[in-house]
Amino acid sequence: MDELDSAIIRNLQLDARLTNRELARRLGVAPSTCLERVRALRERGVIKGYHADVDLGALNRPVQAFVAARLRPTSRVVIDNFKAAIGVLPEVTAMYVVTGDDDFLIHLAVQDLEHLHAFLIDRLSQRREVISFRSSVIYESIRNPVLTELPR
Amino acid sequence: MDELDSAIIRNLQLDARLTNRELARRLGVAPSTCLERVRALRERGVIKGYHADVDLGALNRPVQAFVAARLRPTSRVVIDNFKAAIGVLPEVTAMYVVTGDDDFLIHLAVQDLEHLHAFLIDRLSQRREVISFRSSVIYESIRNPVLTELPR
DNA sequence: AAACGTTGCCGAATGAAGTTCGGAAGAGGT
DNA sequence: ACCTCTTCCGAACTTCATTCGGCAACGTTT
Repeated sequence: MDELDSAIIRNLQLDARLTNRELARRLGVAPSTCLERVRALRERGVIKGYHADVDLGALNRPVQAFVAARLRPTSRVVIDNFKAAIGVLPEVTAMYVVTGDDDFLIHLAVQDLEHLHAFLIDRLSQRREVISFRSSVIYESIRNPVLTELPR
Repeated sequence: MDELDSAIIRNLQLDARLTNRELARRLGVAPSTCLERVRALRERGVIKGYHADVDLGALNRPVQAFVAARLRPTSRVVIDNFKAAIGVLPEVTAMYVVTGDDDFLIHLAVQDLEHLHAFLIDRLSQRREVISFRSSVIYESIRNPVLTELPR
């Protein structure tokens, strides 16, 4: 993980479809060198994959929300079952197991508020291990590229 | 937005570096057709970009957390200033303006718990508009590909 | 200090992929 | 039945990915 690797990651985070030649040109190295570096980053798992960023609004899913849920009991089997059951639902785009007041944070993308409500009462309330939940509709999302190295 | 477009999006969400030829082969269309479809999806903004998925642990940022913050007053200028100030910090990977008890949800990736604490007291507490915040360390993240069409 | 092995980088060659474009085929409208 | 607009295709052309042998720099050993 030297400066060259960091630069590769920075560039591919912003545009994963950069051609290897263009990437090499920007970094001032030969394409073959660049290719080898990228391959090594993938094999080491530093780069986990490449994903298209899709506009959820264009896919008729303009309403996004976070739902924080509390489970009881907080046992492994309950956590794993909940994870498996909720994680496969198409409305769910991401899940996080967290510390704090809540046990789960669920990111949703749905057609409208009605479908959000339906999800909450049909999918969450229905499960007996869910003892409470709070939902927050997302007004705006801001994503920040990871610059690899943190100062200090 | 027909079935072909949906299939393109599904595939590029899972692997944005699929070759156009391979993508065309999977969909059973000519490469030129596929290329035109992908270009149209980009121009229409359905595909917003392509991003490498980086392992934050490999970048020495193994600790992730969500921080929910409340601001006062909830005026446009306060919101915008906070957004601009916090959004540029390298620890921040994403921000969400939300409804509910909290006004902001901030996703962080830092070296360790000590740096998380430092961020909270140096960056958040310090700001007078932040009247309270709660932090949740992330144990596990699960991402779900967006399947485009929701049932029903 | 010299010899050795290791590692990373380069550049050329080959094969594969991206890209363009003219024409054909189908759908919808008149 | 004709026209038009759109979509798709396949061939030609350009650009790119990928491999591989060699070279240079570095660290290690003797």
